[in-house]
Amino acid sequence: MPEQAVAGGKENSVETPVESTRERLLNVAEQRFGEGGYEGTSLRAITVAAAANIAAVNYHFGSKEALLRAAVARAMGPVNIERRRRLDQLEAKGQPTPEELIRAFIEPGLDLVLRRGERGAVVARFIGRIAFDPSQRIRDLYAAESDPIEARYLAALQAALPHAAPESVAFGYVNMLGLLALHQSQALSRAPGVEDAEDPGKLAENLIAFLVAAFDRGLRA
Amino acid sequence: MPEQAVAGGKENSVETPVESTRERLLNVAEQRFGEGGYEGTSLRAITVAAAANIAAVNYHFGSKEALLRAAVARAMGPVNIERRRRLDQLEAKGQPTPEELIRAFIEPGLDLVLRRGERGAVVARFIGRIAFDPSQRIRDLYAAESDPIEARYLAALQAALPHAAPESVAFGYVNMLGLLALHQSQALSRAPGVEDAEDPGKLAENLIAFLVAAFDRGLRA
DNA sequence: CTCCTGTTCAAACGACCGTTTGAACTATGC
DNA sequence: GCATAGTTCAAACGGTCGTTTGAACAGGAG
Repeated sequence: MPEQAVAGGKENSVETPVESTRERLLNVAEQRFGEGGYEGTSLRAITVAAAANIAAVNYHFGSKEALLRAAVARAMGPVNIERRRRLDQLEAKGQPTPEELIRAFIEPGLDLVLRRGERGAVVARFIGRIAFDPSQRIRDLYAAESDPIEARYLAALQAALPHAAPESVAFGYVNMLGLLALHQSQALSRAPGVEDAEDPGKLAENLIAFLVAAFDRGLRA
Repeated sequence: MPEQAVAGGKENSVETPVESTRERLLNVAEQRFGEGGYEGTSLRAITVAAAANIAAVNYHFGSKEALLRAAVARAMGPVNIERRRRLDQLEAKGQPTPEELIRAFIEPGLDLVLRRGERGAVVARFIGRIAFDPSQRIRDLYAAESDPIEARYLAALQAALPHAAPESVAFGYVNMLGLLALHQSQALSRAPGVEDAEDPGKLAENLIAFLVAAFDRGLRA
């Protein structure tokens, strides 16, 4: 039973990088799960689009759910690292402001993932979709990949907002998680009279300003 | 081909109201679709729980999607009516404030539906879940049942916030729609250190205060 | 060359999906 | 009584689901 396929073998050369079957499956899974959700996407649809055999999923990952877990882990890895780095950096130089914390949380979710071409939008939609999937099981699966660092942000926000009750800060915090996921999944993009997706940077600024105002003045004492 | 079953026959008497097959199907569909989403819920699971035959779905509604549409229409009907009534009332007595508009929109979504016992929570979760279902098709189906009145609220908010750019108000507006749906679906309820569902009235007040602050000071000029 | 490990493949597994069928049942009107 | 329209039922339809199987293929090591 091979645990890992060709680990650090040949790095993508200058030539067109030949993706492994495993990588192609992860890429297509990201795209399809992000479009149709977990239940609404079949393994056959994924393997056909990835030019792979059905059995390849169970060979490389073990099951449909394990494929999803691997895709979530790959997508969230860089985001978690960046969030941790920025939080460490903020806390190293004293008490961060709410805006600094909100920015350090939102930007890795929108920038890292919405920037850099078409691929980033696919990853963002995938993450946003899975984070609030209808199935409790899938939501738990996602939470397991992002909870640790997120809990640190909640604590930091509570410390930065001493005038607000901790449970009120927690209320604002889950609102932030939800709004970020909805914007990542682009579920709010094609609403009446809105063109957010124009510039991910502008979207991030709008969302941050929206949240900062709500945190600063919209929470119970 | 009967278009409608026993229309205005015998209203629920004082005795235990005997629900028709059609009503039982709608009730169970509300519950199950709200728990597992549209794709994640089978007609067989619904009909078994409703003590009905599989064929009853196609007899009474025509298809799985038509069952969903009927359930959405039944659930959103009173909410839409109440929202329209309150908006009419506000506009009749002059220019409403942003808070009045937000309250008139949020409260029918949380109160009408989260109040009155266990049943209300089921309806709320159903609506919140379907409104942001992974499938575009399902989201469109929902939008068709609630768009008309919602569009009026957007226009009223833009008029009430003349200092903010119309597209910024629209941005805040979709954020309001998203946050309301997430709280309705209770997807934000079991987060770290939060116990919102304690009192739906308090949840409504918290959410309204959060949104009012964001609308008043978190939008671009 | 032979072995061996990793990978891909066509084909099939049983289970479940939404939908349809046609007969059986119910209750009212004549 | 009989006819009729509305409703329920068991059973089956073809199709798709996630998963499994066992053989075939690749290529480096001995």
